[in-house]
Amino acid sequence: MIDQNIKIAVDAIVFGYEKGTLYVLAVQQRFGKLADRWVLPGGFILDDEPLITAVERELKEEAGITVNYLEQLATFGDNVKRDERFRVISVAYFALVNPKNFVLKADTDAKDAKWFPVAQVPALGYDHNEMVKLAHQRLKSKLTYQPIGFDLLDHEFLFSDLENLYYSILERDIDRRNFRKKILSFGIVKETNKVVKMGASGRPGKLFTFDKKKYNQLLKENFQFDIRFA
Amino acid sequence: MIDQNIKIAVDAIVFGYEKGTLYVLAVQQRFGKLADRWVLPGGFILDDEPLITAVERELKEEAGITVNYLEQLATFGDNVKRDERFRVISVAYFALVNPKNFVLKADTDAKDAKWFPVAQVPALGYDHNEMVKLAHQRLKSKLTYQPIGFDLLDHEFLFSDLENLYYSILERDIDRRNFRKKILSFGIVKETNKVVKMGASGRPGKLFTFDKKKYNQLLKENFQFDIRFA
DNA sequence: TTAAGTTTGTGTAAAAACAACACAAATTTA
DNA sequence: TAAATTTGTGTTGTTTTTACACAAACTTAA
Repeated sequence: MIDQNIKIAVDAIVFGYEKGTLYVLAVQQRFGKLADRWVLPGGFILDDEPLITAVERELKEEAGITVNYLEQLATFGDNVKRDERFRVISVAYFALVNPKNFVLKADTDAKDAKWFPVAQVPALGYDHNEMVKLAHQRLKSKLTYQPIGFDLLDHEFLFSDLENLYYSILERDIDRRNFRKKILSFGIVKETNKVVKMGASGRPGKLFTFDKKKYNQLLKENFQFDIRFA
Repeated sequence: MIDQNIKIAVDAIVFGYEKGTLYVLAVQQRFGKLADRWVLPGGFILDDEPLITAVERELKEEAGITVNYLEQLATFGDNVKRDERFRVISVAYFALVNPKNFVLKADTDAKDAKWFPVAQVPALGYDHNEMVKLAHQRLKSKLTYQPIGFDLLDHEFLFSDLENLYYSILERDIDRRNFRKKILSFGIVKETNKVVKMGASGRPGKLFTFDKKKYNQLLKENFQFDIRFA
């Protein structure tokens, strides 16, 4: 008979983007040994609950959000001393959301929920900084071979928004003309006929949308999204 | 207090390659409800044992092998009915080995251990066919952006071995000249001065080795291994 | 009202990478 | 000694990538 004294948790690394800054969601713990410490949203799973459902539930409970994109990242569990009573193994999920869509509200277990710029994430509890690091790398690499940037933007966006997103997350210079040409060549970004005056001055720009249907269609024909520049 | 009735296991998808065929390692269960069924090597982890150590231990115990490459693949756990007494969540690992280096020997828990050609893997227990499928995809994609093919070959190999490996695993035609040019251009494959007569007839070929030290060095300088062809 | 500032929108040319392609050299086998 | 097999090697046309600058549409300040 197997005698394990281990519990399973899930944690989510939720990224949000706004005006050139990438944010990570953290919640402040209300109870337990780490009360007041900031940690990633997450918690123990229920016996009959799929892992991803547990993540969605925790995000709803602890921060009041529903994400745009969610995928499994990796499982962490060698950090044996997370809890004194038992070992905790946590399955980390990678998520994207447009922060504008929600007002964060800490519910059940969390005292507070807050966006931290990735560059200024405080020392989190457990091995959560490690998770953030891995998720950040995943975001950067995924941005180049999957059109996930759109999940961080408004439904309708200016080309410069997309460009700035790549620019700021990848921390690389981008040639505006080449970038635009490349993205448009894929045919998965459609121009609306709405024109909007950006923040303040400057020429108004057209709004664009990501055509997910077209993208899924292209995928079947072996299309490979790929953005790499010098 | 958390009351979970879940156990954690690890499973390994071990690939081996020989003469144009890709194999997966499976073991035949000796005990339990699934006695005689073929499954992936794996088992429950110990309370104080890191996940990867558990995988290495199980591979040693159930098949008598030590792999060349090992990385976490994904965690499976929504298949709630794996065992009647409790839910099992399994962390799957992806591994590569050169089958020539070992004689498989089933030890403790396994009745037998055997290589199955990926194209002819039988119906395995649990959700293990799903794991094999995911691992197979991972292998194919990883082959194009990481020099892991070498972990499936002998230390010294003919250029045609490498070429056939790519050819057979990716199931695509390869232009020998372009392939060779590309691989050599990276500078991570070194020519030895040994010449060897291949199987039977034909001109003898030079042996090559993968220069891991050089590769690690290049990685620091932002080198990106990348093999893609029409 | 006009000049300065800001942001969007657009094309071309040079360089690099990729794709397509064939035959001679060294060996074994018939 | 002729046929079969496998290794080894270069060139050319095509495609992709990179580098690069200025006019148009608007706002703001003088």
